[in-house]
Amino acid sequence: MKLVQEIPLAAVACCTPVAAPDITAEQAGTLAAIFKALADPHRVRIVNLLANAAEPVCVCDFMPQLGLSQGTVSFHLKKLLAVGLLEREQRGTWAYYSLNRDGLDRLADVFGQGGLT
Amino acid sequence: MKLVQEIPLAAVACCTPVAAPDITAEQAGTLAAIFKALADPHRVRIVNLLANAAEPVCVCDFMPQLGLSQGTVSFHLKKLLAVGLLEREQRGTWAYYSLNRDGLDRLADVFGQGGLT
DNA sequence: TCGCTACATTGACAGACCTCGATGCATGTC
DNA sequence: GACATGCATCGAGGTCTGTCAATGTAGCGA
Repeated sequence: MKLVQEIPLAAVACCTPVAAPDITAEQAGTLAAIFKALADPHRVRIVNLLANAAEPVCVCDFMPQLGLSQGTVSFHLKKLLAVGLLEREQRGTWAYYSLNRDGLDRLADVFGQGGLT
Repeated sequence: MKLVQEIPLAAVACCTPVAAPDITAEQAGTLAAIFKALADPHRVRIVNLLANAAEPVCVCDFMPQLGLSQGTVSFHLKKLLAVGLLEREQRGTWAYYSLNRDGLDRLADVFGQGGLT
C-alpha cells in the first residue's frame, strides 16, 4: 500500500472520471491520492475556508481557526499543495495560500462526466 | 484525530459543499470520512468497476480484478458501504454490490454548487 | 444431517498518518 | 550586524490503515 505522495499540478488537470471505462492502476492511484488529500477534517476545513475567502490566506490565520500548531498547519497545507488543490504565494516573510479553482472544478468532473448519471 | 467510522446512508444525502460558508467541524468530519473511503486505489477501482458494470457484482468477481484476497476485498467493500457509496444485495450465498448513484451524484454537488466557479 | 461454497470477521503485523515541540531558514526591521 | 518574525522541516510519540491467514457464519445441495 504505497500511494503516490507527490502529485504534480498537471496531474489534476487530467483527472480520470471514476466511471471512465477500465481505469488503470496508475489512474486509480492518482485519484486516490487526491481523495486522500481531502480525507482529513482539518484539510476539508482549510479548503472550505479558502473557498469563502476573498483574498489569499496566510498560515498564521489558519492556526486559530483550526486550533492546530504552526507546524501541523504547514503539514496539512503541504498535502493539499502537493495534489494541486492549493496555490502558494510568497509575500516577504508571509506565505499566502489560495484555492486552485481549476483543480476543484476538474475534481467535480470526475463524478459528473463519464455517464454516472 | 478520531474520525467518524460509521456514516449512515443518510449522511451522504445531506453533503455540505466544500464552499458552503462556515462549515462546522462535524460537517468537515462527515465529508472527510467520505473522501477517506475513496482514498485508496483499490477502492477507486471498485467504484470504477461498478460504474461500468451493467449488473451488480459479487465479491468473488472483484478478487481477480484487484488481485487481493477475499478478506481484504470484503474489508474495502465494507468501507465503501459504510459511507453510502455502495449498495449490498444478498442472493442466497452470494453478496452482490452495486453503486449508489445518488451518493455519487451528491458528492459531485459538493464541488459543483456553492459558488466554486 | 453433512459437507461445500461464498462472505464476513478476527488477530497480528508492517507501514503510513497526525500531532507536537524543537530546530532551521529566510525575510524584514532596528 | 543583531534581532524578531513567519514558515518549513525534523524527530518522536501514539494512532490508524491495509494486508493476509485463519476462523466464524449462513445458505445450498446431496
